[in-house]
Order: sequence, then structure tokens, then C-alpha cells
Amino acid sequence: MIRLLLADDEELLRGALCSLLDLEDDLRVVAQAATTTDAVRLAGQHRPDVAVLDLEMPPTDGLHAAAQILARTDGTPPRVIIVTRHARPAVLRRALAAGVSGFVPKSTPAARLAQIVRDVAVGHRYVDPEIAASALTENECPLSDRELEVLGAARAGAPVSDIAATVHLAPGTVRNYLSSAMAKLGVATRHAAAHRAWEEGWI
Amino acid sequence: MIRLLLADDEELLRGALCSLLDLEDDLRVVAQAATTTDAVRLAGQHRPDVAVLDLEMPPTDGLHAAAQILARTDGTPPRVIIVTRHARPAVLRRALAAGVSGFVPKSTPAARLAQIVRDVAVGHRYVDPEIAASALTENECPLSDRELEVLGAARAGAPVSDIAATVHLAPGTVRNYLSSAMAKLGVATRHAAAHRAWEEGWI
DNA sequence: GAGCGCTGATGACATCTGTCATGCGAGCTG
DNA sequence: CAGCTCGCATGACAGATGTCATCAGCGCTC
Repeated sequence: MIRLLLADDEELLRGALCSLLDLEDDLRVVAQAATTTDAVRLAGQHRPDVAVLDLEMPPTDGLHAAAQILARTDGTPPRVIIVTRHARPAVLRRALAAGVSGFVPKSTPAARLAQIVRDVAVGHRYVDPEIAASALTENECPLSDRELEVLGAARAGAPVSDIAATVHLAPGTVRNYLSSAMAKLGVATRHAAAHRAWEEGWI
Repeated sequence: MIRLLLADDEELLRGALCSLLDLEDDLRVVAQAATTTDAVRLAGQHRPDVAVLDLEMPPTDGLHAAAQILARTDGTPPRVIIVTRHARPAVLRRALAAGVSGFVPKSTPAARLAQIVRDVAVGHRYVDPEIAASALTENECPLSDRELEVLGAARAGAPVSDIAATVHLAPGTVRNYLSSAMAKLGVATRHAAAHRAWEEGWI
């Protein structure tokens, strides 16, 4: 019997997956969470074999939760499967770096999920083949850490002075980073750069 | 027996909902679609009693599909239920204006969906109570049509000249609309305004 | 027809952005 | 140590953006 933790902020999906997976004789959902904090807490309490975490979850995100769950020192931590609608190569890379065992886009057929859970439970890894292929062929993110940080702060449309304040840099420096990021991405405004970086999953 | 059309671009959710609803004795999913075009086509072919449409679907969106499905002239069109993660009062208003019978955020418990489908099938309407309350109390979108149009074109971070080209207006005019929109929203840049308008579901 | 509100446009002006050259200090590398 | 790169910062400059006053046309109402 494989014991599952299910975490997703959308009740509709979580509930549907729960009943879907519970239909399988060898799977049992032992805990559900709608937030990352609950997910981490319940993972500690219930010690599931596999934790299925949505990537987009308040208050942080699935990767933070995964890192915390995997960092537990007493006993073996559960295997973690990340489920996401935002399935981009950059996200996959970050997920694997965090030590997750499965990476499942929401475009995966529901019927296959149970088998993925079983595979992961016995120690295998599962990565969506299409995303994996993209991750190998697509070019890496060309932006430096600082550029990403600054773009992240620019995402909501804030003026340079605000960005500089949140990133703790001089306004001129911020403009330099934005400028180089824009040059690398081939766009004309920092907002276009931020938009693009977001779509690519870089920030 | 209530015959259902299920449309959602996320296989995972669509598949899970399908098996969930098929468990009910009086419901049967007769067609599934991942795009709005398929949804419209299959609604014509299979004549379901109820169509459950995701709002966020390529290539257009669930409201367009709903409008097309409801516009059919031969026979009675199906009742339409819109499911969305982006549950804001403005979206609800647009959905009701399009003639849909149900408005269900993805935060709704999965177990309740079957009952909502039954209610809608017999002619009732269902609107998520929380969103409905917000729609009644929250202030309406303060922006004019032109302002919304211009903000929509500004969303990807394009410079004013590009926006002017896509909207077929003079650059100076575009700046006026952007300026008034920014004033109404109390923000300092058009990108912040566009971001805000997007989050509120206005564009 | 005068008045009013709305849309679309123009021009002037202050400010913000994007670009670029440059400087300074920390770390590393010969 | 000298030379080098790299992260961070500054200053100057052109062009883009935000603000504002103003105007013309159009439809509407009194």
C-alpha cells in the first residue's frame, strides 16, 4: 500500500485526483493540503511514501515545499512528485536540482498518474519526456542571477526607483542590469523582458 | 441520464473530472475537448445537455466558446457551466452576460460539482456565492473601453509606438488613455496599470 | 442652435528610461 | 605584486514616457 500526500490549492483538481487515485487498490491518500505550509506540516505528521505537490501554491511554491520536505532528518523523506501547468525546461531544471523524483505537467493524461506514482514509490524517477527533450535542446537561460532578480522585481511594472529599493541596489545599477537583460533577450523595454522571462519560467 | 461535454486543456484535470463525474449514475460524459474549437464542434455533434467549459483554453477562451455554443439555432443549446481558476467579479459579469448557467471557481470542492451539474441541467443557475458577493460589493471596473483596449495591448511590455500601431491610434492618444488609466488605478507606469487590470480580470 | 460629453488628436514640458563610457574595489591568477 | 575579471556604481546623453492644456469633430439633449 502506497501512502500519498496530495497538495494543490485548487480544490477541484485536488479532490478529483484524490478520488481518482483512491480508486486504485494499492494507493491511499492519507493527507491533503492546500498550502505549502500545510503540506510541509502534514508530510511530517503522516510520513507518506509519496508527496504529490502542485508547483503553484501559496504562500511560497511547490519547490520550496519540496525542499523542506526532503530536508527532514529523521527517517527517510518521502519521494516528491511536482505537478505543474507551467511546464518549462527551466522549471524542470530547478525541480531536479531540488531533488524531486517526478515532474508531471498538467497536460499529462490523468490515467497515467497512478502508474507514475507507483514508479516513483519504488525509487524510479519520472520526468515528462517532452519537457525533458526541450530541456536538452533548448538553450539555457542567458540571464545572470542579478538580472533575474531585477527582472523579477520589475514584473509588476514598478519604476526603476522602486525596483532599486526592493533589490537594494543603486538605481543606475538596476538600469544597467535591465539594459543587459533587454539586450540578451532582444526586446526594447524592461517590461517586455520581464514578461518574456516570466513566460520562459526563469523568474 | 444527463449527457455532458467536458472541455479543459489540462488533461490531468479533465481526465480526473471525467472519471469523477462518470462515477455518478445519472451523469455520462459523452465528449471531451482540449480546445475551444473542438468544444464548439463536439457540442454541435453530440448535443450534450450540459457543457462544462474551462475559461482558460486555447485558442480563444471559454467565454467565446460558450457564446458560440449558445448561439446554435437548431434545437435547444446545452446549458453551459464555466470553470475557472481566475475567479474575479469582472469575469463573472462577463460570463453571465454571455448567457452561461453556472460559474464555478476551481476552488470549489470536487464533490460538489456533480450536484451543480444536476442543478444546471434542470434549468437552475449556479454562481459561486463568494464571487457573487464580491461582484455585488466590489466596485466596478473604472476604465473605459478604449483604456482597456490600450492596456491590453500594453500588457506584454511593448513601447507606445507599437501599442499605437496595434490599436490604430495616434501615439499621443495612446499616451492620453494610458495616462488616464494610470490615474484611475493609482499607479505610476502603464505596465503597472496593465498588470493590475490583468489581475482584476478586466483585460 | 447652444451646450454638453465623449473620442481622437496635437504640442510643450518635466521626468523617466535605455545606452554607453568610465571608475572603484574585491577576488583570482599568473 | 601586477594584471585581470567581475560586481556594483556613477554620470552624461538621447529618446521614450507621463502630464497637461487645448482643439476639432460627432452625437445627444434641452
